[in-house]
Amino acid sequence: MTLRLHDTATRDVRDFVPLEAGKAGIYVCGLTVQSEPHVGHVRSAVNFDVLRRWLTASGYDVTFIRNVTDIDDKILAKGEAQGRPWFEIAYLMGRELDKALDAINVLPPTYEPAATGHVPEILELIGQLVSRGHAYPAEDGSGDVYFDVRSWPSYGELTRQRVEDMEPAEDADPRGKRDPRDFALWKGWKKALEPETAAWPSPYGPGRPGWHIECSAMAAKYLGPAFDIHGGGVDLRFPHHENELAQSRAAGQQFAAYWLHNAWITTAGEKMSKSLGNSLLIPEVLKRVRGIELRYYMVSAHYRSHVEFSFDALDDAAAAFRRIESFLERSDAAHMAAELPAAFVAAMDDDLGTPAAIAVIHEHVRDGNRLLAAGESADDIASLVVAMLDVLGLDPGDPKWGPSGGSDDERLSAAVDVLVAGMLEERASARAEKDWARADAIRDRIAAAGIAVEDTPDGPTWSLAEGDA
RNA sequence: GGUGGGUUGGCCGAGAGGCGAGGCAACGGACUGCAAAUCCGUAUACACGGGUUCAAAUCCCGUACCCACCUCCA
Repeated sequence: MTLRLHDTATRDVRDFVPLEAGKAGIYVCGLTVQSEPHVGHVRSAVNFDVLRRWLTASGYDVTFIRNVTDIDDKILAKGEAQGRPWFEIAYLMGRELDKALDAINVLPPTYEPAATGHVPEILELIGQLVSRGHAYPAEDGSGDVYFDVRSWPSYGELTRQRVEDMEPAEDADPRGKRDPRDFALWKGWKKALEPETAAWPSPYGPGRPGWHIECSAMAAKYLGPAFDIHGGGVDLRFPHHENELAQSRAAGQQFAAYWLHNAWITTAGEKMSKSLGNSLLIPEVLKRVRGIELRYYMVSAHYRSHVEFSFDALDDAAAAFRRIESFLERSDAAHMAAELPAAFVAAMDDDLGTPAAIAVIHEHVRDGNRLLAAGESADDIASLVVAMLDVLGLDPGDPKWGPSGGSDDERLSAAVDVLVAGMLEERASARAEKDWARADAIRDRIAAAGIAVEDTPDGPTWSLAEGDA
């Protein structure tokens, strides 16, 4: 069986055939670094991280590009409002994003190009479009350059819309456009409103890149005029991806062969982009569950399914993940490169069917627990479980999740271990004397400290209790 | 107005013509001094109305409700 992916352009699931055998080039639209990342922002990153890991696990040599939009109206406005340079905002928010993605084990992209670092490439692409008659400098001398939508007959092909049916944006600035639907490739510097640092010289006067053109230019630079997969959130289908496609094709490039779009995470049916307070910012959510549990929550839904975020559902997901984890703790994964179970491979090959893939993991966990209950070794099954989790970026044994050596966490844990071990010895002697009251009193004291005790054939063990640990 | 998607059990969440994905929660049993963990078992579903079919959660038609996008939101 081969990998099949849902392509927005053809609206069906079809076999993935790479342009070059054994290789896969992916371009994913990253974030505009204008605010702190929340749960919604990182879903896209997790989804495409899973795609990348699966392609890699399937033997592809993957080049994965995720851009950073580090200049736009909002970043400039924020800088203005805070009295700080816009690039300081972009840099700081970029670092916050890196931290958030690292906390949920999203691998760094092969390259992570930023818009401001590619002004020459962008201007070259704009120049091509102008000379081919698909773009024009604004006729009002504003310094803007627009893509001429009417000059490109297949405009709208990605989202199957006809230009005539599109509502002209109410907030669109009509100055100097031939058609209200024409979009900006280059934005002329507004001297009175924008800092000089936000303007680059160009044949059309000083200005800065428009949003859509940066992706076209950077995709071509790092992946070439034709590449395999272009990804992003559903909201980007139009206008962003439609515009990218039009620009790149109008410039004579083949562009992406497959278009993948992930669905939203919403709360109370609303998009998260609105101001919903801070509770959904990644650092806040990570006070409630661990990064690996948040990742499990995201991976347990299919990437094209809309997810209604709730803390209850998040807690459930965390509980489900702990079941897998506790099985692994009670067995010994050999950590050899075990061959993945066929059902897992089939699930992943079917348009990244992570829910079915996770069901396969749970079935293995149950089988493994059954063996353990019968006093047999479940190590082989544990190895398979680890191998499957690893593909999803969910291996608890991955050093990336663990506390770094010599950290406070580790020392604290060692200290607690000494104290709890002493108490458990006392309890053991109480139990030996069948003094249940004293035994339970000791266990209650330990529990009151937020520590759960579990009796096993090899003696009692302790771990931090769920919830308020 | 145009385009795309959705409605599955107490909850989350798969599936896409015939065997109840999986998890969380619940209940019963095993194990345990009692628990916890684990195992075994149980119940509760496919928005509504028609139609096609031997057979529909799945296909078709209609209805209701919900969501997204329509020019700088993942």
